[in-house]
Amino acid sequence: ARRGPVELRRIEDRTSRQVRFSKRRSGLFKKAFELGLLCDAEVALLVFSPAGRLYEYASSRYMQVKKYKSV
Amino acid sequence: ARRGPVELRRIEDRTSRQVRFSKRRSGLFKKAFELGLLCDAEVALLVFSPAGRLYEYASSRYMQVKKYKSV
DNA sequence: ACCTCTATATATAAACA
DNA sequence: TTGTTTATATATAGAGG
Repeated sequence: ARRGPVELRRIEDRTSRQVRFSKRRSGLFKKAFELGLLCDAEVALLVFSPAGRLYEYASSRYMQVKKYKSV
Repeated sequence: ARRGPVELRRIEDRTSRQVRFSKRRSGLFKKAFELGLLCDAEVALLVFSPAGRLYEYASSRYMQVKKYKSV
């Protein structure tokens, strides 16, 4: 239901930003999982939401990561 | 040009797997970048290709990661 | 590995619940 | 925050170079 391409800049409205974060996050994690499965790749993904919540994925235990430095 | 949905299992043909890895990898990194930009999130992404080559992205230096253990 | 093409699958913005 | 719906944007499989 959008008319043009997505503008590539920070979403100002807080509620819209959080909703779009949730939706794009799930899409990103799905793609990460599929890349590992389809292509036999190892993947690690860490995401902090604007609210500071951590989401993570590792395709195997060898891909577990440690955050280098706290924000 | 494909007729049905993508089969969610490892691609057996080595050449096809590598080609699809390259394409999906670039898509995944693009999505990771956009999530950070649009939604003000912090993102770290590490991918090892089937050939053992490393690709990485961090939305900021605070999201740099160290691999925990070698494959 | 990486580009072009293009038909089709998939993601997703917006509105709403 | 998660889900539904739907119109549209975007990703991508497969073929070819």
